[in-house]
Amino acid sequence: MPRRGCLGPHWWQGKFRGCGYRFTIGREVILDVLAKAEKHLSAEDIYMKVHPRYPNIGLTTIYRTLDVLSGIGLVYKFDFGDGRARYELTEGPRGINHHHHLICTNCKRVIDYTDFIDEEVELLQETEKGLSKKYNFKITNHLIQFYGLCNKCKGEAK
Amino acid sequence: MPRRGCLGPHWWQGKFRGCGYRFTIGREVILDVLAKAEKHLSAEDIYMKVHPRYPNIGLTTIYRTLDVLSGIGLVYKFDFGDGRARYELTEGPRGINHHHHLICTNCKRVIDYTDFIDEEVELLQETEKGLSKKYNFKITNHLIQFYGLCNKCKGEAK
DNA sequence: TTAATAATGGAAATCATTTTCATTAAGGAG
DNA sequence: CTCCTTAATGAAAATGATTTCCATTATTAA
Repeated sequence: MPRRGCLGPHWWQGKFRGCGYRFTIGREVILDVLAKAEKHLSAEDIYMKVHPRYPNIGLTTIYRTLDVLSGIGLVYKFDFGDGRARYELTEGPRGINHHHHLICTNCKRVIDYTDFIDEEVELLQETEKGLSKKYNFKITNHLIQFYGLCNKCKGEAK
Repeated sequence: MPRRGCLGPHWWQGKFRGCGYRFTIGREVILDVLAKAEKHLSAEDIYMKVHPRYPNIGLTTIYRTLDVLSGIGLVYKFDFGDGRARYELTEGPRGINHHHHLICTNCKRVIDYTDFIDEEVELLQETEKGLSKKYNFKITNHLIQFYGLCNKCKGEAK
């Protein structure tokens, strides 16, 4: 029996259930971990954080749940080029949490930024409108990432 | 002995050599395949196209060369979410060949587009300037991708 | 031509992610 | 509240793209 009272009925539960998925303890804990972290985590990062609270969980379930969550649109899946995917909630508990990433190609550090997001979103909406029409393509999402060298790596020879 | 006369001295040879890399036949053929294709290819796609012209080539060399090329900045490496990377020349023989991608999340089809690139680039330059200063980050590159459903997949129930 | 060493290729290793399959548990029906 | 259908789970095995190893070959500067 899910310990609903313990964590409280969460805002996402409706959406989750509404899509015909069962709401299991594992899924609840995974979502909670993602919400608390509010930063990109790998499947294994999530496993590590879920395990102490729900030791029976298997890594397989983490992957499967992340797949479901990203299918529903509750989670974004990112590739930062280091061979393992990262995941983050599309919305934080306090509302929309839209940001983009600066990725250091040397040390792989990732910086989240929210600056200029408004201008970017505005331009992207225009672009999406045009592209949707021209290519008869229903755009549901976009990705913007900047690559370069972080302050630490800028100095190095490389 | 590289058959320079056969394919002619290519525009990239200077840059390649200038970076301290040796110019081998394998690398020459890989570059030529990329230039002729002018679309994103996977490592194995490239292997298939190089092999008939240079049968001794190994897949390992393809990967290593692509790594070098993307380090030099002659090649972009993309992740379209299907588990294998795609590569394309940053510049075609006729000059700059900048475009972005529309990715169908259902059938994984990828559409290149060049529309709105100017506006995008303009905005991105502004953004880059601001981000560089604020985060003391040297931006060398960016990625924009749109996700959604292509005309064929839009109709399906899914 | 020669020497130093970067590049190569085949096989084996890695390692994130998926698949398989027998077991367990969610949630609607009664 | 209990039963039943079926989705969800976990452990282990499989997958598959990419890397690593290492002995051999080829490139380039002298």
